[in-house]
Amino acid sequence: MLQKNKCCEPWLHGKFKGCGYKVTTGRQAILDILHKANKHLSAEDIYLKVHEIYPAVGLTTVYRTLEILEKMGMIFKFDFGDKRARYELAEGEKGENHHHHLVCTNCNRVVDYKDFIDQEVKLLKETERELSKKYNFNINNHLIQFYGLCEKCRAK
Amino acid sequence: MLQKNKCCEPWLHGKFKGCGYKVTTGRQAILDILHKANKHLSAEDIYLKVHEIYPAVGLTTVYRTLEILEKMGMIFKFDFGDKRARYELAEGEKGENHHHHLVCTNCNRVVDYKDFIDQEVKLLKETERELSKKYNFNINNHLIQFYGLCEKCRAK
DNA sequence: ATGTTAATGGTAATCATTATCATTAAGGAG
DNA sequence: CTCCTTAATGATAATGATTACCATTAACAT
Repeated sequence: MLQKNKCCEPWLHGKFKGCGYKVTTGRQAILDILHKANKHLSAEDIYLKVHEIYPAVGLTTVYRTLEILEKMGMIFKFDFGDKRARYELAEGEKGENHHHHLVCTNCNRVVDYKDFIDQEVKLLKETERELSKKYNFNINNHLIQFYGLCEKCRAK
Repeated sequence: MLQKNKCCEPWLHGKFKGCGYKVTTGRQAILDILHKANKHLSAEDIYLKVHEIYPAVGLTTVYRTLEILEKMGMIFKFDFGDKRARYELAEGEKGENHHHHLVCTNCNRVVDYKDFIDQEVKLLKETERELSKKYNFNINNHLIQFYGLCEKCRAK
């Protein structure tokens, strides 16, 4: 069980409550794992890690929690071409840690890169604004990924 | 059955043969459908359409054909957030018809847009070049998508 | 401390995509 | 044009990530 006091960041309660959700052990643990891992994890990855510390947390809860965290905008969900989805913490308020992905189409290795992010973001912001207007979309996210062959897979 | 003569574009044979593949009825039909539809279709969409004309073509062949067409770079595969993959013809040599997608996260409606494509492509080319160098990737494709709520879904 | 109700976990169901394998047809050789 | 080799095919079963279900538990407002 989680300690009664000092159980989590105080802002968490506010954030969850604001969205009509309760703060539970599993939810805190999952957020904590994503925070510590600081990289994309599959639902199963997360399940296994949570399970080490809180064996009572089931896989179903992991999926459900990831779903609401995504809906709340606290995490992002990615598809890197293998069958399982990957999840990672959204960047903070100031966009620190914002990055995109470079995916190997052969071995599914993924590289996070932050190069050119500023320019990309600038262009995307403009594009976003214009597209919103033209197509009446309320845009709130974007995805950029590059695909290719990584060093090892090129060898063949 | 397909007519023996005038069965398909001559360049097709070359392209397929070059990759070690045979030109079959099903493969031609699938390419033809993607060409005529000129929009993203799911494997099942394609299967149903092919089936109308060539009832002998099975779903398995559709999946297999889509896989090799993607590998050959003739089509692109997309994930718009519902569970099924979508496929569309790659743009031609000169990049005509190059576009990106605007996806509604609520109803999964997809809008193709070509606005800003030139600027995006320019930035992406640069980024691609630098990332290739820095991470030793052989980049040959990219994905850009915007996510948000479409007009109808915003109403709620 | 207690009651209301969302959250949970184990299990079964779903469903797009793949694997299997016996049969068919593409297309090069003659 | 016919034959032969072998890739391609189709029906069906299997796979596997994700979701639905439902009786039980735990958050948290009172």
